[in-house]
Amino acid sequence: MTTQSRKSPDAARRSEASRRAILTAAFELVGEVGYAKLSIEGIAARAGVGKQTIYRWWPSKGAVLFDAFLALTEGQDGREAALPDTGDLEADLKTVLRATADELNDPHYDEPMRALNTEILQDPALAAAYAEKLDGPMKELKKERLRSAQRAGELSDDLDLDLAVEMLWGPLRTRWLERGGPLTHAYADRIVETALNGLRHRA
Amino acid sequence: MTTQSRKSPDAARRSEASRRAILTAAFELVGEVGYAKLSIEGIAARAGVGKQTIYRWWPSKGAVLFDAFLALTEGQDGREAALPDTGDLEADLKTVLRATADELNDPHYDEPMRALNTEILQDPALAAAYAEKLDGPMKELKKERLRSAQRAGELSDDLDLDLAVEMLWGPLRTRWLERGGPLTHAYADRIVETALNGLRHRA
Amino acid sequence: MTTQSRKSPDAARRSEASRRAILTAAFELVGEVGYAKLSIEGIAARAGVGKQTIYRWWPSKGAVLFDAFLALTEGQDGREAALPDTGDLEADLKTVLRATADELNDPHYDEPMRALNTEILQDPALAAAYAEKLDGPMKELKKERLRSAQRAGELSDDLDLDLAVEMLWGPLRTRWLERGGPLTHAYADRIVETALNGLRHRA
Amino acid sequence: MTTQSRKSPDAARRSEASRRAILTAAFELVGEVGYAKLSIEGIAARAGVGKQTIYRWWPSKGAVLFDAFLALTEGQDGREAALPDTGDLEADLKTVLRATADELNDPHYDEPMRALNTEILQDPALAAAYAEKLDGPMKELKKERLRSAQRAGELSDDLDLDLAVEMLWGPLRTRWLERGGPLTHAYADRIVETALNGLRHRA
DNA sequence: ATCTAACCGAGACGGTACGTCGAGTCTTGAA
DNA sequence: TTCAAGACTCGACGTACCGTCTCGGTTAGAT
Repeated sequence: MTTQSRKSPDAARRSEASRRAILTAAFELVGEVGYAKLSIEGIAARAGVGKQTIYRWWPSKGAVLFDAFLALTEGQDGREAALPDTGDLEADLKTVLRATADELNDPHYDEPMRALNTEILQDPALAAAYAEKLDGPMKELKKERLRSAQRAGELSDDLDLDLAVEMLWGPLRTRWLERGGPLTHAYADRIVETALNGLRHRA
Repeated sequence: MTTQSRKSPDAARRSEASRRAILTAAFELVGEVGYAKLSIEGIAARAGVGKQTIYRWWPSKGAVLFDAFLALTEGQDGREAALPDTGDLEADLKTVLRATADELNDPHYDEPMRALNTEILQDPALAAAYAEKLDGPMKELKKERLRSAQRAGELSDDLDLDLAVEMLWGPLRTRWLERGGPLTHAYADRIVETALNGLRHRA
Repeated sequence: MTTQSRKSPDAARRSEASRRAILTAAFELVGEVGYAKLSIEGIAARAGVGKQTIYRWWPSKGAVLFDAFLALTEGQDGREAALPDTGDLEADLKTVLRATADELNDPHYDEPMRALNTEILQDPALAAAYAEKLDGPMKELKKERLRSAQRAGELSDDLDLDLAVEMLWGPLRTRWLERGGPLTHAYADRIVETALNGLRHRA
Repeated sequence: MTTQSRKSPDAARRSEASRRAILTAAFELVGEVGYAKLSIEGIAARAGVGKQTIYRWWPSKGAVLFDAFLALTEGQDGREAALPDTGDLEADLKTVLRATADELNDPHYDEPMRALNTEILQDPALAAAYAEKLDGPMKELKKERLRSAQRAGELSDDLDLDLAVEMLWGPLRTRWLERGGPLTHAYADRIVETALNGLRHRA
């Protein structure tokens, strides 16, 4: 977020130490006590920081959480990652979806991620920021892999790539959100097969 | 919900008028002030009811909201509805998905539904109740239509129907949750076509 | 004070235990930490009471303090006290003024009384309440003794009794407020003599 | 005040413009918002000055206010004033007390003066400074007039002049502090008469 | 004529307390 | 026993100021 507050504090004088302490505290706390019991007051206390320092730089609890996630991904930065591309689309997609399933199963990420999704649900501004800063880059990688498959003739040229990505990763995400069942590798594989081949019966 | 409280109040003496007033007030309020500002106190005041009457019969804010939704669907009850089945699966699915899109676009349902989803995200018990009482019956109707298509040879016999339903309705729901774009009829149609035919290019 | 709050809480349901705990805590705290550092939060914590319970019944810190004093004097109630009247006005007044000086010298009363005066200085409503409930009864006793002296021919009939009281007790009070010097019995005696005889030289 | 701070700032480099701006701002603000809502931040903002500049030169809010009053009286300085001395003590005292009453009635001085008195009540150091710098010189003038009356045989030689001053000006000041009634010329006159003649009845 | 140490405006910082809201519990009196 | 009403303790909210602490930028006075 790092949205400009109405009084426009002087970002040049901002304390980097406090910023980091706040993001770390927020991320840890949401994992420990859950999102519902996460409070600005608690974050400030854990971070050893005045509440005002949080209110000065973030408009809401959700914005802090969002920046905490951003800070995490920034740690992985500079790598300009790409999805695996062995030439076998189906195999590659299975590899990636299995990894996604594993990540979602990691209890370390479950509660914070769930918390972030809760906020996104309620806050359009946060949803937009999420789409742009966190989900966007990853989605671009996915689409790039699909584009590569289009060039290789595996996927049709007029495919809606956004929709394709949604159809591949959506079921996993939905099952996670709604706790609709276990996120197994077998499930990941079945999604890939079903999406690629379509629902329709073929003779 | 109507979960049993630990003191197990005597349901026989329960005031039906208060129950209805509470559910109505909850549904209206969540639409007016949003989920974040919805409070038990506010519901009680609007319903002209003591707070204790709410705490006596419901374990949480989310449970009240959930029952409010249940009450809505019960109003439509007794009809044993089914999805349209003209013999043309693709056309039927488009019809239904367009209707779903329209419903999600209805501002009257947007905020309450979003609120319910927020709670479900955080509360596994509520998620289970939602899956069983609200989403379940509708999902069964969808799967029934697909089963009919299997019988007609339009869909393969070994298709995972749950996954199929997710693949058809998931994108619409995800786009709505994340406010990822307009929910148009054209989008609904494209989902159906893509899901049925699969992503893979065919010669 | 016990001023009516705007929401007019139901005094019948008021917790007497909380009320007493609050007044006691306020009185003790002001003696321990001084008026400047006296806080509603501190009073609530010491009294084992929610802040809201204070805000519900009192409009300000000063009003609590005032009621704390009222409660003290009510403890001495039922006695219908009167000032000593031996027939010798000068001796009686010296007795009473010496007692007043002793009281002001008592460190137990100094800080709370000073605190109350601070509030009175700033708050006209509180000043009026003080004049009526705390200072008034005592002043009436003083005037009654002077009236008795008028009847005995010791004081002239057209004397302004309010002014007389002020002239007798004022110097003591002012010296105390301004810390203008020690409040000795000798000083008390000199006040009485000077006030009774007047400043003017007599042949 | 101008009390030495522990870091002993270099008074030679002190900005006179800032000092004046601070004192002016403090005096104006206390008149506008009242003493309770007077804040160092507010003064600094109004004066266009950094907070540190206030903390560097004054130890407390009260000290600033005190200096603001000092600055006012310094404006009237260099004249070596004296109270009127026509030879008629009673008339002269009535003149001066009427003037005092008028001053206390001036709303322009009421709030600031009340604020200063509030601080004096709580802060012994400030009380001493007040007694020495502000009240002292004026009291000396009053005592000088009384001494002149002693020489003229109007007042007895063994009169306690401090007590006499207190007895004359005290009632006015007390009535003002406690808002005990209107400060009229008639009241001023009655004080003088009562104090001079004493309370005692004379045949 | 520069150097340099202080003051200066500005304002971020860790804190304390404010006065308010709502949570969930408890008590009272009427039905 | 349920209900409306609402007082209670408690915890968090978001704000206002506290007094301390840099940060650059002036602005002397001593070199």
